Amino acid sequence: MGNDRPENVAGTDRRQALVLAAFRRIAAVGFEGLRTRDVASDVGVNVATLHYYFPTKEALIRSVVAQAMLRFGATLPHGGSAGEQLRGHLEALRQLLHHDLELFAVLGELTLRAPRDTAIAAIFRDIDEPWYRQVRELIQRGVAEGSLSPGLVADDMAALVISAIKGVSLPTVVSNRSQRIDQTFKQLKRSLGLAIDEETE
Amino acid sequence: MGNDRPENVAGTDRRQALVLAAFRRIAAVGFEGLRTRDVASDVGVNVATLHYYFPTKEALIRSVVAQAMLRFGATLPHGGSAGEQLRGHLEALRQLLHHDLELFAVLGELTLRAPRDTAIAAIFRDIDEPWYRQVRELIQRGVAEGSLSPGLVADDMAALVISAIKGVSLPTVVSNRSQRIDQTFKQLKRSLGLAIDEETE
Amino acid sequence: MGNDRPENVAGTDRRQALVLAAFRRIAAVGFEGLRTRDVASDVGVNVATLHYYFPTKEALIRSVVAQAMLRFGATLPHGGSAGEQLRGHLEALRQLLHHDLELFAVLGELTLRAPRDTAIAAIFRDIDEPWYRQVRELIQRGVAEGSLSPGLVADDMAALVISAIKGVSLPTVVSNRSQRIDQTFKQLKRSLGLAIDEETE
Amino acid sequence: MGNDRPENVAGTDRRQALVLAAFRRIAAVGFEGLRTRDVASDVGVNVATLHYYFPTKEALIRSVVAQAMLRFGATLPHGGSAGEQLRGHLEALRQLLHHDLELFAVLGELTLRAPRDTAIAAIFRDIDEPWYRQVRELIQRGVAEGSLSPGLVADDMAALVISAIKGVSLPTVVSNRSQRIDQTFKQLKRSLGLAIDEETE
DNA sequence: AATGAATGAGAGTTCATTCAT
DNA sequence: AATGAATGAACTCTCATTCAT
Repeated sequence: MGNDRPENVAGTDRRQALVLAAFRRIAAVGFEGLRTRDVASDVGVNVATLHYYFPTKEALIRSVVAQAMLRFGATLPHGGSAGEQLRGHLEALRQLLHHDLELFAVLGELTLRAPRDTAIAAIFRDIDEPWYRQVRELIQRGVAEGSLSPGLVADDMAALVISAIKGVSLPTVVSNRSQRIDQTFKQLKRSLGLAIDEETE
Repeated sequence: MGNDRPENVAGTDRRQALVLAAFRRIAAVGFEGLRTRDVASDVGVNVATLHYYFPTKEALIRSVVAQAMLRFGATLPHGGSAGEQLRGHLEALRQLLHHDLELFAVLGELTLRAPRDTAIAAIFRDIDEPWYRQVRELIQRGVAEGSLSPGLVADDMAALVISAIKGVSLPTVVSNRSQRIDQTFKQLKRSLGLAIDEETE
Repeated sequence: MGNDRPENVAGTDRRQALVLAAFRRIAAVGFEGLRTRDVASDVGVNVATLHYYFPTKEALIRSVVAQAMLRFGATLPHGGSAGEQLRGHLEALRQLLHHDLELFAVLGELTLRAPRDTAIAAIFRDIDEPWYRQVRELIQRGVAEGSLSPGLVADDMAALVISAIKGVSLPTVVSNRSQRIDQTFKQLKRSLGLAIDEETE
Repeated sequence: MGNDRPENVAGTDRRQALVLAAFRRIAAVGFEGLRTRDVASDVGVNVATLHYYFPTKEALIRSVVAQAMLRFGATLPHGGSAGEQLRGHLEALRQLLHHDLELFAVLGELTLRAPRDTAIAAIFRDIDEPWYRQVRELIQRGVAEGSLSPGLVADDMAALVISAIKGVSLPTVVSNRSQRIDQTFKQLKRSLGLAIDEETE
């Protein structure tokens, strides 16, 4: 038919669309409520087509995981002084928490699934420990540089920072979620000795 | 007939056994993997027997929720000076985190389910906000009493405390979970100005 | 306990109560919706108690059948001239149709069940054929006696009478069921040559 | 691809086959005994396939109802003088009663179900009243035209005709069902003043 | 590349029936 | 005579997956 419709040109597009749809479904209804048929119909294709791109549901999920990790990894600090890096990292996360609710819903689902899914566990292992180490090192350097409060115990502080970030990222039923996020980050910065600027969403 | 327990004790026991089995299954495999047949066979009864006690799977889950909330509620502070209460609360949670892994696995599942289950959401609403207020008030009083660091911003610090606790309570794949818990609590106490004793599990 | 409550004195009462409850349930929800638990709870006893009186559900149903046939059999003609007997029979049925809706609901259910339930089929065989013969004979005698229209073909007329009675006895969704019953009987009498009096319910 | 039937014909066939199988099952074992697995296996497919075509058992039943009504509706009179129409209608029904036992078994089941199934009740309401009115009008016109007995009370006679037809259409355990059908129709025609020809099945 | 049709395995739930007490 | 507790068998319905086209 002289078909040159863009969505058919690249199978990659369709693949990507399916991953995105699955991502959104998981954010909305969790793994518990994830149905391949729904994902397919969100994209406007048949379930069989979904299985053409992803042999199994698990394969689809793995792609979703990869995507989530990619989005999350972008907030990791790089460049600048230790204090600046830490501030940048926290700020990036705070922004993400305000604007990408779906990402954290998915990350939450993945976190709970990790203990029973070795593939996800492996990914988390690759994220969690480096994240902790990086934060700890930034704190150490920041203290040494004088850009953070003197006397901070880097090990403990890093653990607190990461715990707190994980904690605020959980879905919550209280109405003032945004406020709690800002409070938590404000206090984290205060505890670290970082200047607290007027924060905006 | 020398039995001095009334006949409904058996029924109560079985009910309780089913709730406990469901609790453990949820902790192990999440809501996603919860099967009534498994719960029943864990207790050594037929599925139909489960339905004799709980008309629906949801009814069983509700009982599990109630149980989880009961266990968690027991850690809420009461009695003593503000500083002591806060320390007691944190210590109770720390102990629980070390010893009742299952409870937090279930609470995690419930947290993720809350946005799509109004019944669970209602329960969380009744827990979350009071918890925050209580912690905030304890901090305010503790600062006024002089048992906590002067200059703490109670609102923000309360938000941080709660976020951090939620964060450490999430299941984790890293091997040094115990250590992270202790680090987080140590730092929390330090930030609050509470004395840090030698902590043991 | 010096128990002398009448309902416990005679198991017959309880049996009877169960049969009646089953009867009503069948009238209301058909065999399709008949549940032993409902019948038992209508009478205020445990299902196990029902099974004490009736070993199986089928046994209970058979008792219901017997009861229904008893009620129906009471309308069969006896005594008087042929014309009077026929009129009496029709009038008894007409009255019953107006006042004992439940009976005909149950008879309808039984009629449909008969082809696949030999026990019920046997009972119907014992009712149907004699009924037909009796009506036919009454018509023959009535014509001979001059109390019915001359020239009636007794075989055919008997078949019509019985068909018509069965037909009106079926449950109907039209609002004017009562009217249809009276019309049918009026026409039946007219066709038979019986006087039509002012009929009342 | 040389296939000149569009691809959905297969689907339509299977749908139709399922409806027919359900129709037969209901005729044989009633709603009480209707099992989706049986219907599916009658057609030689998996139960899941049945659910592919009919989301629920009720949806399947509704299709059966529609089919039954279609078959029945085909007997309604149309064309010719009043007397001829009436005779044609009666004759069509008589033939159907002799040859389509299943249809009347299903109609019987539906009749009993109507009081507790609003969807079926609605359909019957649309059939019953028009049927009565049409028969009554034919009788009126027939009397006026002189093709029926003078002096017939159209209201009552119509009620009798319909009752009698419903009555003979019920399943019966007597061996001489065919005979009773013919007798009933013969007498109906006689009462109406229609000529009685030699009737054959 | 895409689909309609089909399926096996299993899910939650129901129900007549049994049994110890 | 009566019951609470328990069960096996069966039911409708769901879902990831397959396959011919």
